Amino acid sequence: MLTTKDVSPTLEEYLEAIYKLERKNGAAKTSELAKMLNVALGTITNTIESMEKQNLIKHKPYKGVNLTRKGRRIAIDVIRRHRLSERLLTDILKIDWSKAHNIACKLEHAISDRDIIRRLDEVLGKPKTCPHGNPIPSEDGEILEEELEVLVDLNPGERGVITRIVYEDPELLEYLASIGLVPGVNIQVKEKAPFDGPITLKAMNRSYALGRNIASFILVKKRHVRGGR
Amino acid sequence: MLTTKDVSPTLEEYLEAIYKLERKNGAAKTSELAKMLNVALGTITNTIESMEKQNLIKHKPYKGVNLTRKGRRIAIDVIRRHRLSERLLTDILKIDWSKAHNIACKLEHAISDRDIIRRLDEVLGKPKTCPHGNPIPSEDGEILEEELEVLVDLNPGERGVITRIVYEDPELLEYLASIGLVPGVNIQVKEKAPFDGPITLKAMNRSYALGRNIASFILVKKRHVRGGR
DNA sequence: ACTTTAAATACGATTATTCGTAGTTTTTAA
DNA sequence: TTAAAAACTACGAATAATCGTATTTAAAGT
Ligand SMILES: [Mn+2]
Ligand SMILES: [Mn+2]
Ligand SMILES: [Mn+2]
Ligand SMILES: [Mn+2]
Repeated sequence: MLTTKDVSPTLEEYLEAIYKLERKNGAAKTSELAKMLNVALGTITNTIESMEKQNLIKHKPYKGVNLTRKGRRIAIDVIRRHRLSERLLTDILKIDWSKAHNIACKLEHAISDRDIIRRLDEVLGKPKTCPHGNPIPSEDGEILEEELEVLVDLNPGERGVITRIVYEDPELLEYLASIGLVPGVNIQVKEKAPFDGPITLKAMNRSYALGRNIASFILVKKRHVRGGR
Repeated sequence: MLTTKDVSPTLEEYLEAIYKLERKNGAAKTSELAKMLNVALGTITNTIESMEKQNLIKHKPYKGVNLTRKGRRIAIDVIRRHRLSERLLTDILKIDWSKAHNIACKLEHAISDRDIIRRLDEVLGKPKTCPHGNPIPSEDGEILEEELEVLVDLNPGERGVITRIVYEDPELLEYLASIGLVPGVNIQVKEKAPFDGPITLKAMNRSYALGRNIASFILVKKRHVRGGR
């Protein structure tokens, strides 16, 4: 067997962050990493250098870093552990979904043992997504990234189902839960105010106005109306 | 509120170990700590020094270390988290009791959040002991250490119930489970061979011969026979 | 009391992770 | 094309945790 072995919790966090930024922007800039990981820029430079030596990433100065095959394999493994941990917290321990993410971020490093992950997966009923709708990679590293639209990009009139919350910030999650905008809910965009103004949408017979910022963290599966193109 | 805050996982492990050695021998010698924590002696000296500065322990050179009130409070908290983690692993995830201890030793540092511990406690049905029979401290730091006898100290003829396995080594636990000597089982000592020879005992209509070493890790609750003194 | 042994400490050194400031390089905007 | 802004790197330094090899000190045995 190969890979997955012996990366410190810190490096696991780095890999996780790089994976996400790479998905979104094609590469992870050091400044973005610094923000996401809450450390000083110099720290990123240092760690990045050591990670490159370990063949976990490839760094092109001023362009950002990308995962190597080895780095990606570990990153996906961490994400699997993270999302299964979140399920454990919400489904079994009944912890609020807004708190689950941060706790899982610590748990994920404690449950590296293959057997536990498998048992966890089974006990939870082999869930496909985390409580926030994000996909759980399979044991052998497959991750199904569905084709989804960012809510903020939908035009007035278009319908969809809320599917993923990609920014798992406690306050945002708490807010969304409080107003009922959670995965599974059908919505229709009514209006987009100009000058980066709010998006108005309808869901569950109610009307909602969301800032574009928030709407950019929500992914929806578009629903094509009967007879629509 | 006081205490419990912000000790590194490493120090939590130290405190846990010191608590156990203190229970057993009145104080924790640096050499015992080195063995128990699997680090070099010099490392212990260093860490001990820093822990004393943080008011977690009191060190009398050549006599050993003892916990301060603050140190004890944290140690007990760690033990609570450890034992609840073990229950989670065995009761919910159906992990073997021989593997639970080592995994819990990592988990315990990841679930420091008060809420989770409380939820865990509730979901598990507020268990009184870990899967190996050792008591789980209460939320406010009470720990009920029952009066028990070490199996190796029982004399031929005496009866008891296996109650705690205090040395939670995977191989020992696997062995005990394989022969069925687990907490709750009634036993009677039949014979103690001289020259530190094995102890013979009867349980579940079978006969067992245990080395004194093993028998010293098993605590039993003595059962007084009808009419016995 | 003297010697041997065991326990503990001192010391020098390494690795991982982090910080902050100062200096470069690239990008952007004029 | 040049100046300003933003992004990045270099460097010096700190802390926690660890090691291994002396050296010192206490305890035990003769
Ligand atoms: Mn994480
Ligand atoms: Mn999630
Ligand atoms: Mn532990
Ligand atoms: Mn236990």
